[in-house]
Amino acid sequence: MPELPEVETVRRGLLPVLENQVLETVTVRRRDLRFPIPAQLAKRLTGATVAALDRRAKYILMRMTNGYVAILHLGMSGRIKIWHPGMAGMGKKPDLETHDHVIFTTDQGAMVIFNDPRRFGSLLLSSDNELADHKLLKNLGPEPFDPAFDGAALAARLKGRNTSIKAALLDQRTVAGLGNIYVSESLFRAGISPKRLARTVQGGRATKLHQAIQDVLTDAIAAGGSTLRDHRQPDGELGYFQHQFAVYDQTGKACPGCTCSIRKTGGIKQIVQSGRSTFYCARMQR
DNA sequence: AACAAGACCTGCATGC
DNA sequence: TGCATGCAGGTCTTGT
Repeated sequence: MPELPEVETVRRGLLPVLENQVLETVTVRRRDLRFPIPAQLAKRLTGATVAALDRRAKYILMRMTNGYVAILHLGMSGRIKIWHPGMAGMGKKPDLETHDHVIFTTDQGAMVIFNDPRRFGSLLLSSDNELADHKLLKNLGPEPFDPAFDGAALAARLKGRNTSIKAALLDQRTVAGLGNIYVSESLFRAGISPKRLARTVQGGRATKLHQAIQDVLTDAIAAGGSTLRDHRQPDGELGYFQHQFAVYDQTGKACPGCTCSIRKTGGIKQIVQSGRSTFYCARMQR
């Protein structure tokens, strides 16, 4: 489900509820997610204060004042639900649902629920010291908004890559945070075919792609992410970026950039690359 | 070393 | 209505 914009939306929603708050209880109802939730996680977090909520790629990092860091990934279907006493229109605590795997409560009476039907998500524990070397984090590429990540840096990471640009961008070592939606959307905005060999995206093409990635992610975050089925902002609100998709899930529809008739262009095409659907306009993307 | 395919899960839409 | 099939915002692990 969630790519960088959805994860960032969740992080921002959690900030007012968790930052500088004490975790009063941490209840693990089901441990067997993508990786087993560590047995000592609840004990380490209970009674501790949340110092900061950061994001790295598609991971939310909950940094505690006691030096521990919880690493949360939402997988394909993960959601965060928030409830607190002052919420408009919500009187009493919500009933727990089938796939509510972890429940946090704060000393202010708020509830944060991690729900994940497919259980591809994960919740792991690290310490500040070991975080950078954590196996899930150590191989990640640059953050898309890192000032050091520019067109030249992207080109350097694509150099010599003998795979499609689509596959290279899905690879989190190239740049962190893109997934199936935003790769298709970024390549459309950059005018680059998803089938193009990654190593041929250099120079001006790489500059354009870098800009497209930043623009797409910025627009998507501003819209609260994309809701296809699972994603919700933590307050329950939907994301809205799906209404701005140019190509993703738009198979057969008119390309928003093509002025000539759809009969001539054939509209948005859908192909499969590395086992995932790719959407693009064959006329505008080369 | 680099790349592609397989594996892990549940839920939903579709078609017979 | 019931059942089989295919597909879904990810990525680690295995095989070539």
